[in-house]
Amino acid sequence: MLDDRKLAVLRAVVEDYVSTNEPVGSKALAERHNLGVSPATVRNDMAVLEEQGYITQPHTSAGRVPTDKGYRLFVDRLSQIKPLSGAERRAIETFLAGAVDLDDVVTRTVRLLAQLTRQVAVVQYPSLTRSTVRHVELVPIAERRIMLVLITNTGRVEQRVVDLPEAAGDDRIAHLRAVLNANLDGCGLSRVPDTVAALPERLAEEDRPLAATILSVLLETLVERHEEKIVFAGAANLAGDFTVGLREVLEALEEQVVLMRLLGEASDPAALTVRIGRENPYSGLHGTSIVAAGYGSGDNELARLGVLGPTRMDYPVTMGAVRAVARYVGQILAGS
Amino acid sequence: MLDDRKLAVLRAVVEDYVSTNEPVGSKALAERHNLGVSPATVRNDMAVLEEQGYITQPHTSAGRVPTDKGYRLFVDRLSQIKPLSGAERRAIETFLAGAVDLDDVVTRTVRLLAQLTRQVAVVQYPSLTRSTVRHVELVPIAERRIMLVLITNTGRVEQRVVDLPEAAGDDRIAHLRAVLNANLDGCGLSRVPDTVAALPERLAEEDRPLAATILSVLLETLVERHEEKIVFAGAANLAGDFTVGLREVLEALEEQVVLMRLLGEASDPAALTVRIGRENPYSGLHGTSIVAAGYGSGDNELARLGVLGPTRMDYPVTMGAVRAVARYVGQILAGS
DNA sequence: CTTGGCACTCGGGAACACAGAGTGCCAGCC
DNA sequence: GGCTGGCACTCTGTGTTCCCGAGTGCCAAG
Repeated sequence: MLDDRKLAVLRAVVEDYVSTNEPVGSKALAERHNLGVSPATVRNDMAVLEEQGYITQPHTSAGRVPTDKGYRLFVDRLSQIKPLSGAERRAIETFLAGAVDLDDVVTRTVRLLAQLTRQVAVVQYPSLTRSTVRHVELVPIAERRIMLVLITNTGRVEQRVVDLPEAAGDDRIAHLRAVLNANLDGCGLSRVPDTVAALPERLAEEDRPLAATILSVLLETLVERHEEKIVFAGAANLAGDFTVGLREVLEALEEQVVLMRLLGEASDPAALTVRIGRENPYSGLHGTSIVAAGYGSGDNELARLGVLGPTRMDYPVTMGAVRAVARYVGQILAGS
Repeated sequence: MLDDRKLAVLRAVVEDYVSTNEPVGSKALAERHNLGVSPATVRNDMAVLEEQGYITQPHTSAGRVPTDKGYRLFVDRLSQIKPLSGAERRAIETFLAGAVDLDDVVTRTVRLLAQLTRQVAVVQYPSLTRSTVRHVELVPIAERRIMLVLITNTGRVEQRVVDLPEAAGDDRIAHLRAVLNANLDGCGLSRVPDTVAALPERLAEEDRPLAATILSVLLETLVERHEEKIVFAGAANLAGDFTVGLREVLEALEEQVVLMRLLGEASDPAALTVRIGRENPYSGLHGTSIVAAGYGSGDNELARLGVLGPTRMDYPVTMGAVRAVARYVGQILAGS
């Protein structure tokens, strides 16, 4: 259907259009990429490519522009992910290594990615779902009020104030804390509800109302944060492209739910997900593409990150940056 | 210099320009605001106002537009802060009351403010500087590694992983924790360094190296977070106004330092700060105005919040919204 | 001091022409 | 059969001109 030269033409169209942001014509194309054929031949190929839906012309007698389908073919078969330069790698490494806590890791990552790709970066906080309990802390702060702090193995910390049904001395709190930790330490968060349900039995009769209150707050914490937090940076990079539709894009970026669906779920944790133009679930983002990857410490994927930019982005470079950053973040998280 | 009628004309110019976004002419102005004089008279007044620098015309034979100086006079002397409607108040109250922790309070606040004013909202996290230590927690997570958690009376939680110089059993950690809390509980954060300096003396000789490591991390935490975190929301609201210069504005919003200076420092904690156009410290924001206020629980100001919008914003309404939100957030923080 | 009248200015939109880039197609050539 | 040069055609974008209308500044009269 499409012989090698036609594919080469498509590749050339994509590359030229990405770098110039102007419809590319047969003549310029034949010159710049030494295809070894004349503009007329290129025109014939382009006609075929257009007929098949890979490229299109904004109006008669303008050059051609890739369609979503064209970019898709380019990404799938015509391009190779471009690795970062050594200097860039070292920069990433040192920049991320300076992070002091989880918040800081995420903030630095999202800024780094935005700067590196000159696009909008999106990073999801490491998921609670797959992490395990490292420690539960109960801190008395008033006679009938304590603070519940939950620390996970990914460095995430969740805290809630709990109003107690009765006054509780430090010793009772300490006892509860010990029981909680003995049973929950190392427990996967998804298994916490089951484990918690069995707990009251192991407590003295008089401690149960107290425990029930605390445990219900603990469960709440897990449920509420099940939908994960997502941050973005680099919105300023949108200003260049997108003279229209910018509002929609910015709105989408502030909708956690939309961002969530955007980053998607990994089929293969090591693979990059690329969503091009109308492949996106959200209509306001039909002019944008998303390159996303999962990241995690070790094998299990904790969360996802990616960048969002105009459909006419430099996919090889962007994909290289996303992949590299995802790897480094994973390393950092595993090491801390 | 400026009699009452001229001031009335200025007010009318500001109000009309804000609502229509088009230069306002003498005729339309004389009609819509029943000033009781003819367009010709208004023209004379306008000429004077222009000479004094309160208004200007984009080009000869267009209507007049307020200058920064004009808006300044309007805000200072010609307008009254417009209180929110009862419905709006109730909406704020219920929306903020649903917050579960400090992060949530701040997130909700910034979104609320953005939605309410249809502009960009900016909220600073409650300052560590003025808060006090509620609790310090040391959580063993490995043989030679603990997690240090600092909880303040404003609900803020900071945590750091500490690598220990030597293995330390649970009992030693517990002892240290007890000493720390005994000495730091209720201590203002600004006084922590002094208090900490005196601590080693109260410890047994063999515990000092261990303590020194932990204490230095504790101090680091305070220093690093001295520059406070700031979040914003509602960037999409910029898309309507600002066809040019949008990039600069978005860039400024992602610079914590710029935002910091933008919110400014309170002279009078209860007062609203208004920065108009070129009064702003950052050149990219010369086309914008900022309305900011301090908020806090009780009397002491913990941090600041505000909104940023085009110079031609509705100041009375915006100021009302900012003031109201600041008050409610203060209440929420005091109550939790 | 206010007012109506009047000449003047200037921006923005409509109409128009034109150059240039790019295409599609066709006939000839390898 | 596929490639190529040539050629007529079709657009867009740009520059030009023209004109309308809103709005002004100034002046003389009330």
